[in-house]
Amino acid sequence: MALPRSEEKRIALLESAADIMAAQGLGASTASIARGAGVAEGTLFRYFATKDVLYNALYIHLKLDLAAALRQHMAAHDSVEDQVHALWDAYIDWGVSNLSFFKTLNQLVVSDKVTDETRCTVASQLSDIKCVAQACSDNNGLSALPGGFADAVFMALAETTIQFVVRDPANGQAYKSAGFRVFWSGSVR
Amino acid sequence: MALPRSEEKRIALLESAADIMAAQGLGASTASIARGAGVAEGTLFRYFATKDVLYNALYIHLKLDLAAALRQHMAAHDSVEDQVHALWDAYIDWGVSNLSFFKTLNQLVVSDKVTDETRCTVASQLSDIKCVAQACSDNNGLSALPGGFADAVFMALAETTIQFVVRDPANGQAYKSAGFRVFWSGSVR
DNA sequence: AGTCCTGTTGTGAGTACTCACTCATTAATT
DNA sequence: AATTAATGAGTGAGTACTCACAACAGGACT
Repeated sequence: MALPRSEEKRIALLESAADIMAAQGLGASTASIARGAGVAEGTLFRYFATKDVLYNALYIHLKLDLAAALRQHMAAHDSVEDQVHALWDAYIDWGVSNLSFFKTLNQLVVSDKVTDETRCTVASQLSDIKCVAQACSDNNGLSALPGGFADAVFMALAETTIQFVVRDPANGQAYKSAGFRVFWSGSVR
Repeated sequence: MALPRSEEKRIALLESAADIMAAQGLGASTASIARGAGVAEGTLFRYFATKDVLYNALYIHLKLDLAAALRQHMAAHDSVEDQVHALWDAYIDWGVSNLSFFKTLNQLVVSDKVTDETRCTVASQLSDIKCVAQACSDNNGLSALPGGFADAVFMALAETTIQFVVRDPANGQAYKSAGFRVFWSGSVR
């Protein structure tokens, strides 16, 4: 072996993809993604055999980045409410300060380019966070509903909240606590 | 004048566009949309000069269809809560029974293909419905927040609820009322 | 009625362009 | 020198959009 394939370039490509897809949608061209990463278009295809492979790698990269941010703020709390609230704040903060990651991730989540296999792989690596979500679900009125509804409501409210915090940062804290109140006092029975 | 340009074909094109875009995204080809409407590709461009014109016409068509559905269920109610609840149910029902309309509309709403002018035009035709939304906003804890947050929360929750009702119709009613409870008891102070 | 005339709609092969992806060549490292 | 990474013009498929022509519906005149 002569040259090692550089992890740096891989990451530069992923972050360029996130930035450009946030602005132009998932249809952003591979040419512009490569240019944004400062490499030739052919190089992109050395790291990701097809664009679909890139989509899936990007989904994993973004989810793990989010998970790392959440874990930093998952100290033990007295009540379930405090714990979920900490998760909420961490999630909103991540979205606001990594806006293009957040936007692109939201597009990938609803895209059929990301395979079920990829989703499963990621989910299994996030089991510790799912744990907290489960504790929350078990303690509120949504637990009676088939799986995932509480999660989905959490995500939907967070997405909306992040949009408003970004659009009007002066009221950021107000949106953040209002959003959490809707989720919490709305779902606790 | 010889042949009147048929309103039927215009509508067939719009509905075909909604169906195909719901499945394939806004990038669906004009060729497939025309085929779905049973006309030649050139015909599409007689009715809509460019694809962007089609996007805007489709946005208007879908919004007005939704508004018509909502108006049918806007009888006067005793309390603001009942009124908003009726609006909620009507919205969920429309989304569930016009799923491709709903999906495509959600894509158009966040797309930059739809001009601000189009959005304004539609908004002015929906002033009566906005009225109820306003009454709701004035009566709950979100009214203190800068405009649109309560609306956005309503829409986000409705979108999530519709997804779950469609995925698991047996529990449809449960999702529907749980979703409303999150919105209402979460936002009333 | 029948037949031309006129103006409009409907058509689909054709055009210019963009895209994801390839591959012969060059650059870099051991 | 040997081996592999990096490059970017090139390829074929697919895109939105065009245009010369065919199909058609009236009105006017035998």
